[in-house]
Amino acid sequence: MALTTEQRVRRAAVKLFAAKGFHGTGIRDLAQAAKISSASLYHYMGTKEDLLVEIMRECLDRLLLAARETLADLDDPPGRLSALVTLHVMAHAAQPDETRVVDNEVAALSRAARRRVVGLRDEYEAIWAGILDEGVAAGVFDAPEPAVTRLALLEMCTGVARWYSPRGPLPLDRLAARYAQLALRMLGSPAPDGDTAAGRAREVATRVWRIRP
Amino acid sequence: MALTTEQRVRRAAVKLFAAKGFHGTGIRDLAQAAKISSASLYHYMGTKEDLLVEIMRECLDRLLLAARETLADLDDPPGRLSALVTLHVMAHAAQPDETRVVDNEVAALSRAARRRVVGLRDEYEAIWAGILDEGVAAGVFDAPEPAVTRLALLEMCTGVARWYSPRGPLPLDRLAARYAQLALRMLGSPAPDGDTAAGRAREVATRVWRIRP
Amino acid sequence: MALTTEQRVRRAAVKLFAAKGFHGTGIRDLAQAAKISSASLYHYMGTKEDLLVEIMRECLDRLLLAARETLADLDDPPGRLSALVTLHVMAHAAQPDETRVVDNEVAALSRAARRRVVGLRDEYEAIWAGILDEGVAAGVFDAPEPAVTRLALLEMCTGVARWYSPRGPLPLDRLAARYAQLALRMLGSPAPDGDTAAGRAREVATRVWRIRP
Amino acid sequence: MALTTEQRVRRAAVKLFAAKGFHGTGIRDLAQAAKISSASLYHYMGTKEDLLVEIMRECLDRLLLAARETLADLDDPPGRLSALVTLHVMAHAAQPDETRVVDNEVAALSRAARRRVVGLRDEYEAIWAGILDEGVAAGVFDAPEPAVTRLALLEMCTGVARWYSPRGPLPLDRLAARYAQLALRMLGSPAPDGDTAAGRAREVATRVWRIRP
DNA sequence: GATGAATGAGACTTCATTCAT
DNA sequence: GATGAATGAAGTCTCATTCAT
Repeated sequence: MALTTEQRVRRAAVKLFAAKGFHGTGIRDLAQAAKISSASLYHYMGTKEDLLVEIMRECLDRLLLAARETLADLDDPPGRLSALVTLHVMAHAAQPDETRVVDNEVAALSRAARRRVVGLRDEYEAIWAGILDEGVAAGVFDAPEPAVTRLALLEMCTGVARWYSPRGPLPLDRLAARYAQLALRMLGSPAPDGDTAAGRAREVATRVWRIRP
Repeated sequence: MALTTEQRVRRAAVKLFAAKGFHGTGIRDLAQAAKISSASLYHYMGTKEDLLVEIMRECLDRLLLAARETLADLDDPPGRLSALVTLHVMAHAAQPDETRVVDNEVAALSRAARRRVVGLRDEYEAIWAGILDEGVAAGVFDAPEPAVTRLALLEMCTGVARWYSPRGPLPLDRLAARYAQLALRMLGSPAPDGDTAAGRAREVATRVWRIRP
Repeated sequence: MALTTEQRVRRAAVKLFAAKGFHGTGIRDLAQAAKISSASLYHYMGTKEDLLVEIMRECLDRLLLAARETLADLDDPPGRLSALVTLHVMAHAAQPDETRVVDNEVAALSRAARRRVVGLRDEYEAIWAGILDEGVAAGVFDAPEPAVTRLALLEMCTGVARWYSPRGPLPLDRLAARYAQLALRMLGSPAPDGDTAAGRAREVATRVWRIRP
Repeated sequence: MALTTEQRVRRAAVKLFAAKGFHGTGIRDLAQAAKISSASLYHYMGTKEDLLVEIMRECLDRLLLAARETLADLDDPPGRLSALVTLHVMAHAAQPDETRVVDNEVAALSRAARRRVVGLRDEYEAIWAGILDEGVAAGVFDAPEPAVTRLALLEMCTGVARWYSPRGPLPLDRLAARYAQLALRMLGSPAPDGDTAAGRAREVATRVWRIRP
């Protein structure tokens, strides 16, 4: 099915912002990639910054909702962590452009927009912090410096968006599983019995980001 | 001692490129930060891109040299990995602006400059790959997908530049030690006996990046 | 009828390039003369150099075509020379700005553009050389050094663009006739019987450069 | 013998102004060609325009003086014309850069400087006009439109500076003789008996412009 | 005598955006 | 819904020139 002009604009923006940065992407680049004139762009967006904000918000919103849904019924910290890592990795591998824009272009936002975006990001990171704290409190995670560990984990997982290619040899679910294993190892936690939690995360991710298996 | 104008220019560039990106930094911003007129900038640099390339090359050169010096006398893979992680983390925490520029602005380079910079980066990453391969071959590292593990490790360690602040609670050497521990855990490798290797790396890093203890 | 903006730009450029030289003409001068903003200029041209190239090419193209058309049915060297001089003089008097730009600003072109423009000019001069050679071979021209004579002739005729003013006392066709006479004298050739050949040239010139009689 | 710095500056200016035009030549180009720093240039000149004026004035002064000296003892119009053409051609072939600067860069002068330079040029052209008038009055020149003929002659002779190369096949004095012949033909005047007048001009030219025979 | 450092002004060009059609 | 035309502001970079050393 053919794409809406609006969708073409959005996708062009995501691709270009990811590849060349917000300031490195001109309105003319966007127009060319979306195959309309640069004046017509303004039927489908507000300012260039509005377009950026929109992209970031949608990306973070979806990630946040997916995380909450995934974790809703999970209780044990290792399982929750495994699920969150799985979800995060799949999200970043499935839409690397969107997530790189979110990660790299925050500085391009005006003060007001930045506040909102950073707020969403902080909400999401609080989930990670919560899981680590629970695990440490429960004695199942060994993390002398939980804040450091959290950041190390997040950077490791987020980094997937910087290198993952769907044309690589490793299927996405196996990649995610590998990352979950690495995460648990970092916390000195044995792998959970089954992969119920991770399985849950895979389901959600597959649906939310329309990953074809 | 007062700074040379050239040094002021360089530092302004590093700070601004890191904070607002290459394309987000104007020549006027640079001039203002270096406290000279924008015309005077051009006594101390070629083009804006030349300045960027210079920054990147020096940063990568130093890292590469430091890594080679550090690893020169080390043999066992766990020690080598511990040393490399220590060095990498200290370098990225000591000069987060420089390393973020290297990591984020490669896309802003022209084709020719990009080739050179990416060449240096690849050389450096080959050192990591070598160590992982040795460890796996020697049976001391458990890494089903060495390439994935390498990338996970690198992203985790490089990420330090994105959040580390010298005003944080954790001294730099302890931070590095924590990361070395995380790295070895990720590879299912017990911590090495003494910390000879890491100590070696700390020495080199302290000297190369003039870290005050 | 009112002029197109594009035409206004072109005419402003011709006038200014002729009067002040390519490098002596600023983009602001052009914009002011064309009565648009300097940013708007760039809807009607590529770079300033593109504009120059365009002017040169069109001028040379027209001259070349007109020369070929004029000479198509002429055989005897004196007649051919008379026609070519007539055409050349009328062209240079009718559009002195264009031709002065062609003559004076070749050095301002980049290498690639220069090659093309000089190619056209050489093609045109080859026509002159051919006529001289024919006349000498036929014994009707006395030109001990044909190359020198050709250059003397060309400079003499091209020079018209440097001083001719339509407000002068001599009608254009009489000026051209005078030049044809001078040219034939230089070659020791008696004036041709009628002025069929020159008449032919006058027709073509009048049409091509829209000269009002 | 080595050149004075001042001479190097002057020659660099002449060469560059001729090749790239006054506005196309930067102060840095001049400095580089003269092998000094651009700041040092200002020990040897006033402004860039002063340098241009100096070059033009000296060139025109010398030409004017040489013409007056040459014509001092000559009486018959054909001889005078032959001498003047010879002188003019030799001057333009001997120092093509200087004369091209005089011819092409008048528009680059400020109003005051332009007045002076054009004054000199007019003085010189008046000499040509005088000779033509005398010849026509004496019935030895056939020039229905003396003004047109004068301009045609001048453009033809001046044009030498635009193409002459000392590496060409024709010795300078033979070139000049050829031009004198062309000029007289244009005026319907038979070649003068001996070449006394032209010989006189050759002497003067050889001395004034230091032409090696 | 020579120059590195410095700069205000201005070079050409592109920017994001608006608006009449 | 679409766009050619238009522009003020800003982009990077070079200009001719001065001056302290």
